[in-house]
Amino acid sequence: MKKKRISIVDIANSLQISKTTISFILNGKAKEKRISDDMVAKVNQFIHETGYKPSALARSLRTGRSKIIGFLIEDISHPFFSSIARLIEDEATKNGYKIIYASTDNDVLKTREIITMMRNRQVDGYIITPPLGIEAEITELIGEGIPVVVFDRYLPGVKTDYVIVDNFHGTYNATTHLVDQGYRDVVFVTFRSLQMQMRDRESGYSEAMKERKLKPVVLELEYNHSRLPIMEALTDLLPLQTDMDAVLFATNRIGVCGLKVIEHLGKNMKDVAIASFDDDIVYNFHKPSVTAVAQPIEDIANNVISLMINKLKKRHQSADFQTVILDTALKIRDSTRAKKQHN
Amino acid sequence: MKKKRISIVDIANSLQISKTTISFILNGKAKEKRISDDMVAKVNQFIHETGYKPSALARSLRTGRSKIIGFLIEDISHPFFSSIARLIEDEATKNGYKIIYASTDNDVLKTREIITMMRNRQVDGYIITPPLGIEAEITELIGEGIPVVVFDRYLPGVKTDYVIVDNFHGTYNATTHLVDQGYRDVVFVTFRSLQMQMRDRESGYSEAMKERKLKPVVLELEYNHSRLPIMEALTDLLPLQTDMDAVLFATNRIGVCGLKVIEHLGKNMKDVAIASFDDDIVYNFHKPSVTAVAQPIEDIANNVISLMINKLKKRHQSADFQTVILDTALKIRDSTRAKKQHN
DNA sequence: CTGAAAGCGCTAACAC
DNA sequence: GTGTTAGCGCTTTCAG
Repeated sequence: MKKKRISIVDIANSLQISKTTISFILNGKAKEKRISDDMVAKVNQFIHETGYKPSALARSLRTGRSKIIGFLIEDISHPFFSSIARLIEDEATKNGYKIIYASTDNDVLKTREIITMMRNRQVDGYIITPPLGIEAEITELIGEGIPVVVFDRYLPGVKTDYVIVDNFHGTYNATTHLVDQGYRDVVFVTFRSLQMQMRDRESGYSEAMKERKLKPVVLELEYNHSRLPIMEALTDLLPLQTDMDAVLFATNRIGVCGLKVIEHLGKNMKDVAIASFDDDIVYNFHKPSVTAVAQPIEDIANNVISLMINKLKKRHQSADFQTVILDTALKIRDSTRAKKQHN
Repeated sequence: MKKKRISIVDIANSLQISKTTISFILNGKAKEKRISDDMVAKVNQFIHETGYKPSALARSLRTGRSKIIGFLIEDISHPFFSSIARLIEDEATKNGYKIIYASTDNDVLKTREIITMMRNRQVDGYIITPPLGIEAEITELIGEGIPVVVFDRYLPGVKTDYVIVDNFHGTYNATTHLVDQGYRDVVFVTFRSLQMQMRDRESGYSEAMKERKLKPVVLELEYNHSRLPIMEALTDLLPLQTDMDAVLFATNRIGVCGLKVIEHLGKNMKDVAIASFDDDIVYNFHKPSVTAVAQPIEDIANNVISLMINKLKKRHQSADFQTVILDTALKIRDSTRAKKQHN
């Protein structure tokens, strides 16, 4: 039952012509190679009738280009990344590319393996949120002229194209806002991480606090991509912050867990103001709605993919890299209303 | 700078042996082919030193297997699908497979194109939420012995492996629950769709209503994957349902939009009970929290991927197909408290 | 204008 | 035990 896939040779035989000619026609080089219109018509007709499609695999082997983009992100199930996945996919498809994704969990070993696998598949370009420690591999890719676009975070010392947001001013503004609303003991809750985006968020918070002569208090959780461990950690740590009158979460993953925990902890937390980096639909629906630093997801995706497509198009890699830094937007909601004054 | 990729021939030359031997060692056929341990050691050492990795591309061309699974879903940015994407990815990776995803938007033409592209890339198996009208293509794939696992919905007349949930009883139970709580004018809000999962949800609702001698009222929206159009449609339609005392949303996408709209519409909607198919984290956080029919995401993913891996492993496709129907769970929350009796 | 042929890197039947 | 060799299906240089 398995009808053999029809190949370019079959066409050549059936039509009694050379496969070279067919290949030229297939690749739109008909007039460049000055092939007769009759021939072109005949071949096209045959292709149409038989439903012949060239094997992308064989083509890739020959040309060294796979028309596949590797998308390496922390976790595809995270809405931030899956939203970007969708936007990137659409644009890639328009340009004839497909996407292979892989979740890294910010694990260097895993990421290294993924890159190796993708290189074996001749992936044409890499869009990646790199974990720390992967600098060498990234540099190597770039050194070999393979297009790489890094986003979400910055890799100090690695020259490549970047699309990031201004994390520092994101938390800086959020913190300033909290202080302006009358809060003094603002606690910053984050993952223990050396990733630049996390460090910048922390710096933004700390700077803002110091400028206002307030003492920064940072709570660090172990990174974990599922909710339960985060909630447990928060349940342990938050009650210890007896003076806290406001909390700023470094990511929406932590923040959403934090909301639940604060709700469970009950009355002591009633008047704690809440803000979070990374907007989330939950923040909209929570009562009170939660103030958040929103990342411009579409802008990020558009910049990432257009940078990538551009690099893919030009055959010779230019040595100048672009860094795109996008602004965040502080969405002020009910959770950071001006502090009630107690006597 | 571009150091040429080292190939199996290079090794053969360097070591003055045949590439066959290397290939055998590479593919773990060393003892089967009774290759001397010395040889094996020498080759492994060389491979290790040079960091040689076989080209997956060339291998695929030769073997006809790409070790890639195609994942065709409605929309990767939808949490339901991206969660499954993650679970499937992990299991696929363990078995040496990678995933290429593509969003279909339930569009037949688009899906057809995607399948064609993937076939040209020799994708080994397809995991797919098929749009209506794609039956022929699916049947063709199966006819050629290519593993296909369909999930989320059922394709009448197509014999293949399925992983679906019991949509009918999901809405049936939710509706019954609403009626038991004292609601009479339960309105069902859905997308206009002939997809089986949507029809089953509607049937479950209608049946439950009829059994209780109540009149089913179904509101159909045009399918759309972004929120704004859905909210606009709801803003137009919901106020017309003057008798409505409860609403059951057919998907969480509609439901989440519905919550916002109901909130905006304000006081008239105050006492309307709300339930939704597809649980969503927002439902947890909304005040009141929203009753939902939860799909067992992990179960779905596990069944899908293990079905796929099994089919991929056995060389000859057996003709018997499995259908896995999973139960949903009704999460009863505050939005469906017993109806207050007015005089 | 069209064709012959080399080769991308690998696998596996067949030889020795 | 190990080597020879014929492809997998396509692109592209070089001839004519």
